[in-house]
Amino acid sequence: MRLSTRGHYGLKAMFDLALHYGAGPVSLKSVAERQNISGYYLEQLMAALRKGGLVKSVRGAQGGYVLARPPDEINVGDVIRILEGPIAPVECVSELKVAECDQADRCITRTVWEKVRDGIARVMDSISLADMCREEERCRQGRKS
Amino acid sequence: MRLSTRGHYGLKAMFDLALHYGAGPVSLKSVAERQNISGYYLEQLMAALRKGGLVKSVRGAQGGYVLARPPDEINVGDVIRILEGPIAPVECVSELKVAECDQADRCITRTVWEKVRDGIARVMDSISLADMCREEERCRQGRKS
DNA sequence: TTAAAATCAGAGTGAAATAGTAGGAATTAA
DNA sequence: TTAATTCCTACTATTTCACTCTGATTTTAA
Repeated sequence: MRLSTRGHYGLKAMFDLALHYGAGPVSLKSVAERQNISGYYLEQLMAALRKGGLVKSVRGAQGGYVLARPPDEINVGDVIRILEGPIAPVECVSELKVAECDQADRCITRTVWEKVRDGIARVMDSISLADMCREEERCRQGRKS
Repeated sequence: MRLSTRGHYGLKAMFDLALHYGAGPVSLKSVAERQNISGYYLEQLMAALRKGGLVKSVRGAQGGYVLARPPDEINVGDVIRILEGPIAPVECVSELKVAECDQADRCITRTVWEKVRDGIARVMDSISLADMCREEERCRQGRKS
């Protein structure tokens, strides 16, 4: 029941972009350094996020990446679905394709996984990058006082 | 965000044992055939479930496995934790060990994964094998009428 | 007593996924 | 023109996954 590093690193990177939202493009290199991720690897993740429409890129010197939409219009579920694929604890209850099932578990264990899937989706879809930024701010305040 | 076949097959097997609860030991071979799982592979899963205290084994001819507790005292979370380990979308929020985190995501992405973890656990811990048996019965009724 | 039916234990294996690493082309600001 | 940057594609070492197999032990039943 683990996310791969794609989702893990990808959300860190998107959160980093959200913290810099409105201040121009952020270079991949700086994100990688702040978040302690391999730059080469992060390139692949950013390519996926760009193709998925969550970030826009600015090429050339002083270029970088910016969120394609404001932070309150991007939630964790969006990021995870692009980097890890549809949410599905087991293949036969994937959010996308309705896969075939052999008769025995058509009814029962399948409904369990559907509930797990929906539980995961509900949490992920209820947290936006803006929520995360607000929480960061709250934490920063806490440390300061 | 996938379960491995250990959890997938393991729950099927436990559900099978629950359906036969009270009727003596059920052989691994018969479970494997009904649930369409490799017998060799299922042996490993049953060994883990036995060591985890969820099933008891009866050796020798006419032997097999029985649930160690009634179906309403075993829930999906129990099965999954034994076969897949502690619930943890990322390592640093495992239900067991409190792992170290580098400073950057100490506060924020970490809390996201904690919420996801708790969402998964809440669903899994709220469904017992007895619930599944009741649902099976309901389905069977539906098909009959 | 013996044969068959089971669990128990542990080792081996091929394929796939994971987590990077790398090189070079294209683009753009200064 | 040069340096900074994204873009694209291929490569690779390691680990995990999903079995597969062999043989030992235990127990029932004929």
